[in-house]
Amino acid sequence: MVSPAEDIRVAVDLIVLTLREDALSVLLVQRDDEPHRGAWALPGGFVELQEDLDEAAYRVLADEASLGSGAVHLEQVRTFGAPHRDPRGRVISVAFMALGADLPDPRRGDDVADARWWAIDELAAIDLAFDHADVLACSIERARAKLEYTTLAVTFLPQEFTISQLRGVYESVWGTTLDAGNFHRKATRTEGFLLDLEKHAAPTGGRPARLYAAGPGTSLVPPLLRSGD
Amino acid sequence: MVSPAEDIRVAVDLIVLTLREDALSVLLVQRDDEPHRGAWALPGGFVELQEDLDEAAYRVLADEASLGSGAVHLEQVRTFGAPHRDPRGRVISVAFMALGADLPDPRRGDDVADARWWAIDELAAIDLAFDHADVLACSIERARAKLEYTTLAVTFLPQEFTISQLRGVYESVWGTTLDAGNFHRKATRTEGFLLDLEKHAAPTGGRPARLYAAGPGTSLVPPLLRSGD
DNA sequence: CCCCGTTCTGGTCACTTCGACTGCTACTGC
DNA sequence: GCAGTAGCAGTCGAAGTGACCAGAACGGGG
Repeated sequence: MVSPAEDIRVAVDLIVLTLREDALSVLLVQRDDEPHRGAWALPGGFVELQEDLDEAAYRVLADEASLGSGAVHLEQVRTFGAPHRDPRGRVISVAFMALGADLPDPRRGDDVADARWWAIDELAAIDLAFDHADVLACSIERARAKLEYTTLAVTFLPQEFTISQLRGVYESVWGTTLDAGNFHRKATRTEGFLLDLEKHAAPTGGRPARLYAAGPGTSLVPPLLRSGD
Repeated sequence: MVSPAEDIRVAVDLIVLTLREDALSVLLVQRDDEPHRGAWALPGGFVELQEDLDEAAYRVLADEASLGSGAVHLEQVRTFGAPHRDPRGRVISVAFMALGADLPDPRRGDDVADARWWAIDELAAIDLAFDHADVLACSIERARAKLEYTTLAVTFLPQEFTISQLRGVYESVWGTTLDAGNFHRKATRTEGFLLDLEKHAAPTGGRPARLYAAGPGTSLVPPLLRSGD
């Protein structure tokens, strides 16, 4: 038995999401210590005394995923604090979602046996450590919902992208297919969503697609609802 | 100078919202201790070691607002953890929003000089303690946004209510006016929003309004956007 | 070089929803 | 009985959406 700590400790857990071969994927680390040794878990770490929550999240992102702050969109999701969620003692964890485009394969960190990307669909088969399955589910639902009424989808793409790629983000994250023409109309006619770069991508077997960058807007009104487009 | 605590402490802060005479109002307590002695603040308290975050919020709600858990809708908003937000040391605070109908005047708690309801509009004039102005603004924006795409508005009303009362919730929280006929159409035709009780309220100088209860649905699709109805 | 498959882009059409507005209904008070 | 008020139903044009179609602009194979 591990004796419980005397005080509450505060941690951040990171849900790093990216698209890998059109599959929504999350970065997991394999634990090298008890508890849950060998199990896969979300990268995380304790908050230091003079550090803001966001800073702690960026630090963990750099330590365990070798990702700089420029590449990702970071956003607080929720705080999880059930008394026995961590058998070592009382740990309250602030979950942060990090979204990025083409994130690299992780370098192996210190306290972890392994680290790699998992497609969301693969995770039904495995048990995550602690309450991380709940944390992950909560974050994915948040990401899916925010695609509806914000321009968050562009954070999954490089600076220059085509409308097909943008549609691909929606299709991959939502697990649906969307009508190309209707999506094109919606994306181009929504003010502030896209910035026309007035050039074209290299053709990929069809008519070359126009290139866009993320526009200044952050909200989509009216929203782009999941129940069909 | 207060010497900083050695560890991070975790608190919950409550944003208790209700409608009082058609004005969105928040419960504030006047601090009786340093720091910020005499300033108005959100009710809050430290999380105990064997207590879930929700439980801590309900406990504070009972202690500082004499409100039982049945009367309110409780929901986590965000966690605030800037290093120097509390001059006593490192305090990370999980903000909870509590919404209820016709909440009673607060009984005076232990550590507070006074406690009372403030209409949101009155607060421009006063300075809240700590970062509570930010916390409050964040919560109010959350509440306003959630009225758009959820059935949250009914939590501001008693079990039986009329459509006019429901419209009043939207108007008070958003600070707008809505067309009565269009709102009626939207509310009655949105599946799961309302449950027709097939009786009528006592007339108030006009045709008696039909009474409704909250329906089983929680989400409003399509949403009821603030930019007019 | 021409046809074909592919992708991008723009368009049509029916349907739904929404805002503005009108009018009827059912009550109170004078 | 009549004005006033509030609830409720309906109409009409504007806007947005889903389903579908057609042309534009490419690569590749015969």
